[in-house]
Amino acid sequence: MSQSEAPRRIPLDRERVVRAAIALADEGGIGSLTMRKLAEKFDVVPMALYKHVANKDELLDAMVDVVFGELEFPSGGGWKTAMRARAVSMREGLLRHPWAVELMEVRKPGPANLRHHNATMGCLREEAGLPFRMAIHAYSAMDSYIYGFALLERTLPFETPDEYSKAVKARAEAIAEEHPSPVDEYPYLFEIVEEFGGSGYDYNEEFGSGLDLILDGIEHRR
Amino acid sequence: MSQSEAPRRIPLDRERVVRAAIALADEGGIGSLTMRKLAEKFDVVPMALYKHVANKDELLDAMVDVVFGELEFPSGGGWKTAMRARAVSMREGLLRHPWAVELMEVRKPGPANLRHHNATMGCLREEAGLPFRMAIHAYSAMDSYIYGFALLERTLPFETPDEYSKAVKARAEAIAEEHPSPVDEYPYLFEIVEEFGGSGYDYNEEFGSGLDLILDGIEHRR
DNA sequence: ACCTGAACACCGTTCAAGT
DNA sequence: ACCTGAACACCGTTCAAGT
Repeated sequence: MSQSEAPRRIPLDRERVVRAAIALADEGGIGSLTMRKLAEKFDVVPMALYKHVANKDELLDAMVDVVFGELEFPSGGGWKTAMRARAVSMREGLLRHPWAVELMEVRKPGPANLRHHNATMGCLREEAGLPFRMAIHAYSAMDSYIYGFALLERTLPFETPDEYSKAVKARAEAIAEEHPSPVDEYPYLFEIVEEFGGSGYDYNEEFGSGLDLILDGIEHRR
Repeated sequence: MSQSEAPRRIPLDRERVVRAAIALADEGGIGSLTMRKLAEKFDVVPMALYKHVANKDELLDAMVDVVFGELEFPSGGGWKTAMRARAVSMREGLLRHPWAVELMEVRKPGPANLRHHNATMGCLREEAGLPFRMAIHAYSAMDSYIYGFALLERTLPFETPDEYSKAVKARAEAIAEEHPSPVDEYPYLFEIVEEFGGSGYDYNEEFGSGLDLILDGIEHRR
């Protein structure tokens, strides 16, 4: 029966703070990540966090580097297979952490970030055997596509083809309410409503389609 | 000598409010756009703005639709030329309004947005003669690329190849300070430093290169 | 019809103080 | 060594009031 029966808190440390911040942003979006709410998660006053991260900016840097650490390096099976796997892993990571899309390449790069970019560039230079300029073009095209796809995908508040089809119809109705004759005004948008309102839309297939377009293009120019 | 010599303010209206908000965001980033600072621009108390926009969210909707209104529709010269011109115009718009990149496809779509998407889809269906599914694939690949490129381009705080080369060297030195032997650890990143530290890096050319990769791929699959 | 003023419930972060 | 409490300079937005 020691005197420490009282609910003792596990002391905070940097890693727990960063992980909790990621969980908060994953759940409620980056807007819901505030130092005050993060402190609440640990039943602690906001200022307690500042012993472990210098400020919110540094916290964001650390969060982004954790996401980079979750991404697969390109490796094995030839450059095309390897780059494809990297792209798929990146999209999945950005889907798990939608708040990260705009931050990945903005924050001060951490070690996982540097390792990832170095490994990817290495794959293009060595495995694919691309000359330097061509490797840069390939890298730029792929990452633009991946980040852009993630950016667009993130805006859509549904994950399955079925949810998609419902949302498309709802949006069409919302437009119809504000416009006198929407089908005549925007015929090609309403074609989309008709086509996808029933069957829905498969994001995985869409991502793969554009990815193969780019990978084939790179191979073709090699 | 009427009694109205006193500095009379032009009364606010919605358009002036939206334009001033865009100017503020263009200059200082979206973070510097606050209702309070916007009100200051008009020498008015913050609450005066709320007669013209319902709230900040609706202001953002309106700002995004102004940007959509600045973008060229695809038109003339065959689908490939038209789609290329649209892409270039979009990148330029997103470069003028970097804060818009993450908002373009998130906010409630306004009339300029609907017109733009309808015209682009129309170009792919009619001028390019693509079947529906292929038009969707083409649209998705192009917009993902354009938004992603704009997202990545925006993170780099310099605009000319020369500024780029200086920034690359500065970043390399920052990394070198924190890592014991960075050239061995990240050889492919340091290849980039060497290659671009001198000559610099041309963003316009890079954008065009990836764009042509995708346009050629679409043509090839048609 | 349009603008004001005070107030409320939030932010990140400082500083000095507690244990 | 780690956490607290009070305070400061900010937010968006409400409500009731002024002209």
